[in-house]
Amino acid sequence: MALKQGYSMQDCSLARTLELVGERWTMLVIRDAFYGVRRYSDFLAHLDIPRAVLSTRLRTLTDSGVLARQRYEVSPPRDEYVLTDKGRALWPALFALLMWGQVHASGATAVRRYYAHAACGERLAPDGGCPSCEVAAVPPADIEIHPAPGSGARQDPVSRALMRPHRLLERLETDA
Amino acid sequence: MALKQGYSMQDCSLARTLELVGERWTMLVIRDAFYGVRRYSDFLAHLDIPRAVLSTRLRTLTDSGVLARQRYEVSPPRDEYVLTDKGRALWPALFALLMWGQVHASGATAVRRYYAHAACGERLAPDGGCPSCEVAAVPPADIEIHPAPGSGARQDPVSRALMRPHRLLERLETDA
DNA sequence: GTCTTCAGTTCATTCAACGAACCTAGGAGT
DNA sequence: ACTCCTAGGTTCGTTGAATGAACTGAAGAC
Repeated sequence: MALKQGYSMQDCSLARTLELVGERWTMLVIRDAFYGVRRYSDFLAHLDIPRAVLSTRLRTLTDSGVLARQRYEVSPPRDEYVLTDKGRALWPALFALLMWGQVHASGATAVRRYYAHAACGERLAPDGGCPSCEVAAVPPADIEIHPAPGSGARQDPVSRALMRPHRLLERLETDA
Repeated sequence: MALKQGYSMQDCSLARTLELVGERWTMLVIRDAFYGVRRYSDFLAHLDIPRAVLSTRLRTLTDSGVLARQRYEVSPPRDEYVLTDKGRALWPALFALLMWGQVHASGATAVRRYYAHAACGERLAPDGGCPSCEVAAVPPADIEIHPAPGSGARQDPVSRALMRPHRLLERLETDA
């Protein structure tokens, strides 16, 4: 976000937070990371983000410890970007924004994916808990994302992979 | 945020949400509104935001129904900006970002205000609930914000008013 | 009639976002 | 050996938003 020299209120932790995750595109990158997107070209195709911006965001997020870059193939050498603990801790904030958007900012044609507790299959409550189990805050690793019924608009590999229910944080296989 | 024509993923409700509340400064304006800031000049002094940007943000937020503009004084005519129901529904997302920031993005000198359930005085849990009462999600109107101990750095009227504990959403009196 | 406050608007400058083109490393096919 | 292909970037000219200082206008107050 750092235009000029960033928010001048350097004593405020919200300003610091937004300096990092409040930049344009950053939250969408993080959401895709929760969905299991890990590769540069998958972020690129799914978000339709300028390459230069994606490079900048991935570097900022890895530098600040939200994402980590890991070698997952030796020949040819390929790295992937995965959420760290610090990054996974953003789930409550991301989910809250998601829920607010579904209620207050979705247009007529908006996709409404939904999120279910993998242990019982129940849809998550708006506060991120499971209404049938006694789990107040379901961790992202225990959440399954389900596609919106009847959505087939986008045709990039990530959107196609998300047509099937998928566990959050698990690598999304885009070449099947 | 709308650079060029905004995020191209118009079918996604998170993208729509960020198009509205994800712009630079917007979340800080909304946080101040929860703190009880209502007047143009108070936002201006507390956030140290360029006037033109503040004007644009306030217009966008009122146009989209997050804030409402209300006449609170007839002579001289003065309007104030207050959160609507739609705006107050952003509290879980804002609180989650706040908590993430306090844990993962606060520097050595960062102010750590804290939030307490007004009914019992207990500090809120990181998930926004009250640990002693059985309240899972304390609504903002029942929350008291407490100043960080030993913080006296900023000297604008809003910062001074926040040196005393204060109920969220209640108008902050800045001329006492 | 002048001063002050509040709430803006205007404007030149700076800097990030955009998008297309280019670049590099490492296979794969022939 | 030469060419093609893919993944993951970088470079660069153009567009447009953020910045900060100056200006405007309305309504009391002195």
